[in-house]
Amino acid sequence: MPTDLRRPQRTYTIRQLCLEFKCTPRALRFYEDKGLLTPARDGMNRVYSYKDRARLKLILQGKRVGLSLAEIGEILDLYDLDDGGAAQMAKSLRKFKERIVALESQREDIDRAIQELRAGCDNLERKLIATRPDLLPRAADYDQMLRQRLDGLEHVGAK
Amino acid sequence: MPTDLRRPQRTYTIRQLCLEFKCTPRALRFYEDKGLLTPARDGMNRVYSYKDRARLKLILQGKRVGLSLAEIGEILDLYDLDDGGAAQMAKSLRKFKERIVALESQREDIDRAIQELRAGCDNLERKLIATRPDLLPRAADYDQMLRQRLDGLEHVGAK
DNA sequence: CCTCGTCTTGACGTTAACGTAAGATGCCGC
DNA sequence: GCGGCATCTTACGTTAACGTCAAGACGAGG
Repeated sequence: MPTDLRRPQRTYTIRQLCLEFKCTPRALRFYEDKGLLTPARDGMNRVYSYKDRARLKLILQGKRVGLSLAEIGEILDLYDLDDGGAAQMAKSLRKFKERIVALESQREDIDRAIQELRAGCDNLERKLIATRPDLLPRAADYDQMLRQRLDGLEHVGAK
Repeated sequence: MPTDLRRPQRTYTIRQLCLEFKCTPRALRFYEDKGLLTPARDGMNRVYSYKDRARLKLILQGKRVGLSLAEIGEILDLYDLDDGGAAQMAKSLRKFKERIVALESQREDIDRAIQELRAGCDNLERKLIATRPDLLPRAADYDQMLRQRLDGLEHVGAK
């Protein structure tokens, strides 16, 4: 049986966690500065426990859904108070719902902006067709644009 | 006939434009610093022409759809080259379409985040129902939240 | 002993779009 | 001549989440 890298007794160096979660040492130290992580020490060196790893995971999840580090910190703090987890869960629930409301509002803003832009595009296209149809972007150019955009991202899967 | 505040010969003080478009003098000076506006002067004082007003309008429209001042500047510069407006329109069109693509991608991110959050909420609610149903937010609390949120926004229509 | 690689702690830099004084000028009416 | 108001320039402050050095400590290997 191979060593289970995630068994609860395991510890991690800063680099190991960074590799696993694709972040930088600087980021982890930053989270520590902000009180979101408090790894043990071996001499000078940070030693992350399985619990630290779990907290980091939550931090990154929170970031993905757009929570600020401050908000994530509030939630995490409640894990430590820990009245069995209930208060923490209740607060997380509130935070989550607030975030959903905020995100939905953001989405409306975006939809409005897209509509404005579409209207602007229609206008411009009409005018260009009338005066300089040669300047209109063609489908081929658009494909090119998309390809370039994709090349810019994710060189991971490109080997 | 009342004076038409928008007739092309009119000029504007900084404050007049700020009142009309609900922005601050600091913002207009900032745009000027960035080369987006170049009002005339009467002694020390800025004098905005009808054209300046039109540019400002475009700047604010651009901001609403999430363009950066730098991008807005690129578009505005082309108004000055002015090969009849065609090149400018073509570039604006490109910028607009790029922005639409970016916004649509952003919206997908938001939708994903909302899904994650909804899943998290479901989880938390299930657990709370099982252990501490008294901590569950009730509909009344949610209404309260919404009302507070709305009070915070838009005191405009409230007279 | 020297070098390599990984780790550490500072501490300043970055980005965007202004906000916020501080201190000076200038015009208006009284 | 003076208070009051609008305007001006200059320049540092703000926010978030790190990035980017710099300089030093430590063990392993040759």
